[in-house]
Amino acid sequence: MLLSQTEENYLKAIYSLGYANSNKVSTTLISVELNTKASSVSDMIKKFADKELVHYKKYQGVSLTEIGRKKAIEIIRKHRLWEVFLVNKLHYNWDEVHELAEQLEHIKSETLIDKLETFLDFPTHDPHGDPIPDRNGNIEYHKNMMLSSIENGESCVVIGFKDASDSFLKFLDKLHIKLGSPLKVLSKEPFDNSMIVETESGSISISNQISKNLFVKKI
Amino acid sequence: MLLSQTEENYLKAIYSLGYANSNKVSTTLISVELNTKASSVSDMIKKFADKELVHYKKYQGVSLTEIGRKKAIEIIRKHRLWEVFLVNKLHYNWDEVHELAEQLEHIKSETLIDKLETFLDFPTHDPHGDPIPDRNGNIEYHKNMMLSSIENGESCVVIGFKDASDSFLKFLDKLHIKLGSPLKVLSKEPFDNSMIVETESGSISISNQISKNLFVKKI
DNA sequence: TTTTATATTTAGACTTGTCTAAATATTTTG
DNA sequence: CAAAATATTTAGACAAGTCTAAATATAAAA
Ligand SMILES: [Mn+2]
Ligand SMILES: [Mn+2]
Ligand SMILES: [Mn+2]
Ligand SMILES: [Mn+2]
Repeated sequence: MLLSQTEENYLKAIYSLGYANSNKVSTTLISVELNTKASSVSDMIKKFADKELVHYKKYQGVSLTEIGRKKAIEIIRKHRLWEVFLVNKLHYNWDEVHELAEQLEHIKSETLIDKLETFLDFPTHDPHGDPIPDRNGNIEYHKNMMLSSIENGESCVVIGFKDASDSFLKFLDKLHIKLGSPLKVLSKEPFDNSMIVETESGSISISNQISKNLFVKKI
Repeated sequence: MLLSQTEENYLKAIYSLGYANSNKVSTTLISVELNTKASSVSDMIKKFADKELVHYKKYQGVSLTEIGRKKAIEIIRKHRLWEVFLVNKLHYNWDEVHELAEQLEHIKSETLIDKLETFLDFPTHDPHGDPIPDRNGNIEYHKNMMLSSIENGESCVVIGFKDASDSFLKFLDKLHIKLGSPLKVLSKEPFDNSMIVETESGSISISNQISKNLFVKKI
């Protein structure tokens, strides 16, 4: 089934909102996410129900069907691989690529994104630390979330290290950060993407280089 | 002025049709090129006249204004650079990239295409031998046309070599091809993009590798 | 449990781009 | 040149996606 760009954006919104809100998503929430009106969302949802992309009972919100979820993940896969391309190959800064990826994610092709993935050498995460779904739609959930993608005020616990080099781990040692360490993001600095983090042994500044390499789980 | 994908496709069609037909393009010609109806073209042309993208007098056909021409060349630049990317970096075959480039040429960004051009190391021609306009909209016309882009039955004369290596020129020597040699394309083989070419000293088969490196001028 | 506030859906209208059918202009031909 | 053929434009309709305003359902408050 071939979807329009608009439809793809709706699907993606329902997916990511549902992800944070245990699946059931309200009309208003979607309309806020997509900068549109609730009435427009209502119309689109009816179309989606007909196409069996969502489960929908009037006034009860929507959730994606398996088909809808698959499609949403495909778009997210494209979005994130394009972001890697823009940062790693074209040398964009990580904070400049999102809007461009919003366009590129809608390019239709059976082969393009897999070739791009090969060209990029099968990255596992995008420049913001978010996991890239594989070609079968498998995506690692919270497990592989990066500290860099944690929002202001949110708490998490360290569950792994992406860069497992000696020097990196030694450095973490100095900061008293190890597997199981609870962290709370107190602020984020847009200029260099560093963050102030509260640890068990006090508040410290953490560079983006570090936060991109720390697997965490929200708590 | 921000143009829709549809508008960009119309502009590109008017540009390339006008190029072959000394600028004045008819409604019907455009409708054939874009697989649409003459009435739809009429509607769009009126919009273009309002936006000062075309010169238009009812029933007299259209030609691009300087603004329209600039915009058309921008899109062609994007199309051809994306084609180079797809072939050189993602290893698509040169005959697989056109439809994808038709999508990618519409990605909107102030910076993307220049960064892509740098990444590709400033290619001068796309995989089909067509010249790539520079960032200022300058495009080398017939002058830098490649033998590979000459159509069946057309005649041309050699005006330069892209790959000026010794071995390449020695090889051309053997074929009795040199600056000023007249050539006529007798047939093209889709399988390996080779062509049969009539030279002053007989008909020979020329590989795509060769034809992509011969600058020619139509006669 | 009523009443009130909020959320959601429906109705009707608008825009972009398309189409068919009809009207009008241009070109070709006798 | 006048008639016929062809090309172009206009008129009116339709689909996708959006909006405002009104109707209806759900949730919150009294
Ligand atoms: Mn993004
Ligand atoms: Mn991202
Ligand atoms: Mn092309
Ligand atoms: Mn090309």
